[in-house]
Amino acid sequence: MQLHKPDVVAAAATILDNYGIADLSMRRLARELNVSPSALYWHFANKQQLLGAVADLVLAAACADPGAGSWQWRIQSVCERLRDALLSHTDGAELVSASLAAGQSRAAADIVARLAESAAAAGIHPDQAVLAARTVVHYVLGFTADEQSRLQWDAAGAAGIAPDTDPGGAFEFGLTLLIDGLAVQARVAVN
Amino acid sequence: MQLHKPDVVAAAATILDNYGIADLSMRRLARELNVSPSALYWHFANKQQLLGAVADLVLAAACADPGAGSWQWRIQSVCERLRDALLSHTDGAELVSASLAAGQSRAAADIVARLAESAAAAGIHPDQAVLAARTVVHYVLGFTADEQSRLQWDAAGAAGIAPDTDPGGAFEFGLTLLIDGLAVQARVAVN
DNA sequence: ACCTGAACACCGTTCAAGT
DNA sequence: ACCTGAACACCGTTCAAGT
Repeated sequence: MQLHKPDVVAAAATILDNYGIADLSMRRLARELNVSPSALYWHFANKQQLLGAVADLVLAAACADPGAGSWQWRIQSVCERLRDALLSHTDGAELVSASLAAGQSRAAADIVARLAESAAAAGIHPDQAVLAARTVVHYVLGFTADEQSRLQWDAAGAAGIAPDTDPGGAFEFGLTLLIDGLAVQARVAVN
Repeated sequence: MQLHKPDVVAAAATILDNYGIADLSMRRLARELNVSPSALYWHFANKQQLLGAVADLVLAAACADPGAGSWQWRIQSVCERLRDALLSHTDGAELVSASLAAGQSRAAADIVARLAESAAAAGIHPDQAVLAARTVVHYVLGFTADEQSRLQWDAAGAAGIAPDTDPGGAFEFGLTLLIDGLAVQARVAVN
C-alpha cells in the first residue's frame, strides 16, 4: 500500500531508538519500509526535512503547556520536560540540536518562544528575552547531548569519559545558574 | 617526501576554512595531500582523532593564560577568546563541539579545567565547579555554533533564519546571565 | 500522483602487498 | 616504517521511465 508521511517518520524514529542517529540514513529507512530510496524524496525534500519531522515527534512529549506558576517554575518545568523527551530517544539531543540549527523543527522553535515568554514575564526586556531563551535551550541541548554521549561511551565499555554520578542533580545545578542570572538581570532592568 | 602529522592537520584546517566541515573528508584530504586515503590511517587511528587534532589547532589561539584578575573577568576573557577562535574558522564551533563530546581534544578539556578553576575561585564547591565550567562551555559552543550557522544561511542567501544584529552583545548578555548565576551560588555556598 | 531503477558522485575503513 | 591498490559496505540525491 501507499507510503504516508507519519509512517515514514515513525519508522525513522524506530531506527533512531534502536541503532542511533549515525544509522538513520535515507537508504536504510527505505529498506526498512520496503521502498526504493528515491521514493522518500516524493514525501520529503531532503534528509534535513525528514530529520526535522522526527525531531518534532521527539519533542511532542515536551510541548505540553506549562500552565500557571512563577516564571522560575515555568522555565524549570519546560526544561525538565525537554530533557526527559530528549533522553527517551537515542541521540535525541543531537537530533534536536541539528534540527533547531537547520530551522527544520517547528516544535523546537515553539519551545524557544515559550521560554522567551517566561523570561519576559520575569521582567527581562523583550529583545533580551529571546536571547535568554536561546541561552537556556543551548544549555539544555548541550548538557543533554553530553549526558547522552557519556551514557553511550559507558554502555560501549569505553574508559575515557566517565558518566556523571547524578546527572539529574547536575542538570538542576546548571539550570539554577541560569534562572538566578535571569533574576539578577530582571532586577537591573527595573532600576 | 614523507607525510607528517602537522602537515596533515594544517591541510585539514585549510579545507575546513575554505569549504566547511561537511567537505572535510578523509578521501578529500588525501587527494589534497597527493596520497592514497589509506595513508592517513598510518598517522591517525580514525577520522575522529584527526578532527580532534584540528580542533586543538583551532583552540591554540584561545589557550593563552587568563592571568590575574577577578574570577568574573577571567571567565569572561576565556570565553571571549574561545568564541573568537571558533569564529575564525568555518564551522569552528561545530568541530570543537564534536571533538569535545568525543573526548578527542586536549585543548577543549584544558579550557573546561581552567573555567572550573575560576568557578572554584568564586567560592563554588569543587564538584559543582566542574559542572559550572561545563555549563559555560556548552553555552559558548551552542551560542557560537548557532551564530556561525546563521552567518552561513545568510551568506547562502537563505531567508528562513535571520542573523543577529549584534552577536557580540548577545553573547555578552548570555555570559552575564551565567556569571551572575555563579555569584548567587557562591553566596549560597558561603552561608 | 506516486514509485522504481539506474546512475552520479561520493563516503570511512581495512588489509595484503609493495618499497 | 610508511605507503599503495583494491576492495567492502556503505552514503544523499536526481531523474527518466513506469503505473
